[in-house]
Amino acid sequence: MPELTQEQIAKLSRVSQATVSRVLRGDPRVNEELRQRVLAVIKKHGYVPDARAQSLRSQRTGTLGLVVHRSPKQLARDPFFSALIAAIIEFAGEEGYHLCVDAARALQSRRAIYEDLLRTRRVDGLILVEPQTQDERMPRLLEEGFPFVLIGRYEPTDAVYSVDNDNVGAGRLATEHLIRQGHRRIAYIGGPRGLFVCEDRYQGYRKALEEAGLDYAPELVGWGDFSEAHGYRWANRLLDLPQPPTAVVAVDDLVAIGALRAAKERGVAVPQGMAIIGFNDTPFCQYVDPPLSSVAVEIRTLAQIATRVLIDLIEDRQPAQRRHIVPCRLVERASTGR
Amino acid sequence: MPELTQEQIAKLSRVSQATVSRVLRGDPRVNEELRQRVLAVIKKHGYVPDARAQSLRSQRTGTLGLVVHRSPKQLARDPFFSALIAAIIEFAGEEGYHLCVDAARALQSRRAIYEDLLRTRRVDGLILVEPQTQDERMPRLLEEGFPFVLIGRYEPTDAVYSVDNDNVGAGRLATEHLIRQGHRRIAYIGGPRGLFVCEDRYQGYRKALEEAGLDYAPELVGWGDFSEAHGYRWANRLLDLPQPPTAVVAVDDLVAIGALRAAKERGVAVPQGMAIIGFNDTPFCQYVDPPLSSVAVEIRTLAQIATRVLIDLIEDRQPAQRRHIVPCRLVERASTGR
DNA sequence: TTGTAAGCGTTATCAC
DNA sequence: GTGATAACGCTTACAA
Repeated sequence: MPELTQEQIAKLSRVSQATVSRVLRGDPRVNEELRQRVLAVIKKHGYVPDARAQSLRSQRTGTLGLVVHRSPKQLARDPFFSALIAAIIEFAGEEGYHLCVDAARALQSRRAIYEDLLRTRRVDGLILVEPQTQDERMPRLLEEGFPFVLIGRYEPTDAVYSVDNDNVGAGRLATEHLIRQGHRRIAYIGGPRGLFVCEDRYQGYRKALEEAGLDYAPELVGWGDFSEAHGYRWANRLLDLPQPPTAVVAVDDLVAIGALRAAKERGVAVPQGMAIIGFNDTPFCQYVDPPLSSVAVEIRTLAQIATRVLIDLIEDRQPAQRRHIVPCRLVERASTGR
Repeated sequence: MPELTQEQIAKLSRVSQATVSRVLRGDPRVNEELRQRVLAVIKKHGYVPDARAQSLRSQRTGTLGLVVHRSPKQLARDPFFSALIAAIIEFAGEEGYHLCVDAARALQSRRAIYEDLLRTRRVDGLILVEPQTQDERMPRLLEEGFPFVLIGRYEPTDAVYSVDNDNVGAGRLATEHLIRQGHRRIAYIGGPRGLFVCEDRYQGYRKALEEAGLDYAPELVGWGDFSEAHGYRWANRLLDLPQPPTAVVAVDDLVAIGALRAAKERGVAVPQGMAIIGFNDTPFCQYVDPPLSSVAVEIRTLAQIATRVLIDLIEDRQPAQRRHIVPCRLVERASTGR
């Protein structure tokens, strides 16, 4: 390996090592002739500065950390994850930053990861994804003044810099769409009770009903998890009602797909017998039959804002606001068509 | 921020800074009393060593680099990608390594990324995914003796350390499965001609036919890309033949899904009228109707081997072999059921 | 056993 | 303008 240092380049160029550094950093007060000489040698030998030495000296690593709060197994099948990483790499790259990714595997290792990345100065700042509501890292990170941004929500919302989807708006968007299509009896199949996403989308659902002057029917609302099986079970339950809903808002595409399967199995046509809409616009939506309408989350925008805010924080520019909300977008497909 | 250094810990413990370092590195020849004193201070102040300084000194960053040869947009929707990253994080983490991910966005930036990660010493080694057949980075990396591992193939195969799926075996597995089900006229819808994956799976298809004593029918083989549309078009073409195939091997799940759609649209029942099998066992397979049989690629195993070989290389242990082949696994679902 | 000191490869502050 | 020189925080001979 070519263990080249500025020292060696300096010798070969017959200047001091300091001059080599100046040339590299683009210092204007360097004689043009020397500069050319140095640049030639650098090019000839393919010298590249050592990032470790640079970061030790400059106190900047040029690397962002992304910590995802899930087990590798959960990550493996999550389309959200790859989209997020891809977008962060893209935006961070534009600003000259690299990305270091870690997963908070087990609960006990969470602390370790945070230490390993931030306090060891391996990264300049952190993007945390979907932290727990009561995450013990928050107070510490805040206290130590480390640059970090949340994707998700943390209470109180103005305590930290965060970016989040407009989940209330998303729930409303889905429900209003169904109402516009003429539905009057609309069910909501939620995920785990207490989770922000689920509760917020539920709030949006309630609001849309209310604003349209529709009655809220508690028997049309179910909670559970994010699985296809959960959607399947609940859809069956809803279809067993004396007065079943004509449309379903499912908190997640997978849940919606479960509902879709239940309807098809029972010979209920979608959307004629029952319309179904999901959330996240995962790639699945296009390939199920009928294609599934969904409220898309703008992952790229989420990533873009998170990255920008974090880099602003790192580079001591005061970001404009602490909390950013990214609106969602309705993707109409056949499952809610007329 | 607590700008603690070993120097400060040393002062507080009333020992030399070198002793603090020894305690941290677990040097046995340190007086037990001193060790305890130092450890107490470290704990009390929550000192964590600076990784930048460590790596400058030790010439090790404790970070692996992953370079994926695709644009962020392609990555975003690719389920292979998140599974790969998740698995690498997991295995690298077990060995105390972090992961830095980069995408070779544009062609011209490939060189830059390689420089940015390896030659700047930001990472200790590189995992390259699906490099081009004639990737100009290979010779340079080899020449400079940097530790790196390929996921994919590069000719000659023993020039570099690499891990790959058994694509020939995969093609054979899919075809043999269909033959066992009684099919005699089996089509192959491939991707881009010349791509290793496609050619290899095609070889496996040919071999399986041959070994079963079945005739090879050129009109049953189509090439194109990895899109659903390509599968759709080719399936229609196949079904238009005077003697259409009774089964299709599609080089990718998405292509298979396209074929599935074509069959359904034409009222050809799957699998009764035409059986279909794809590759990669993407999450889609479970959610299309009927669920799609697929040959699963063992991404976790791929990642595990790549990570282990790379770390062996970095830590100067000679890996056992240069080329690793990971077998694929048949996942039977209804689309090839009887 | 412990401390002193010499780097690791940069950047940045001095004098010249 | 340019060249010494002092950090940056750590590891590791070498001394004591």
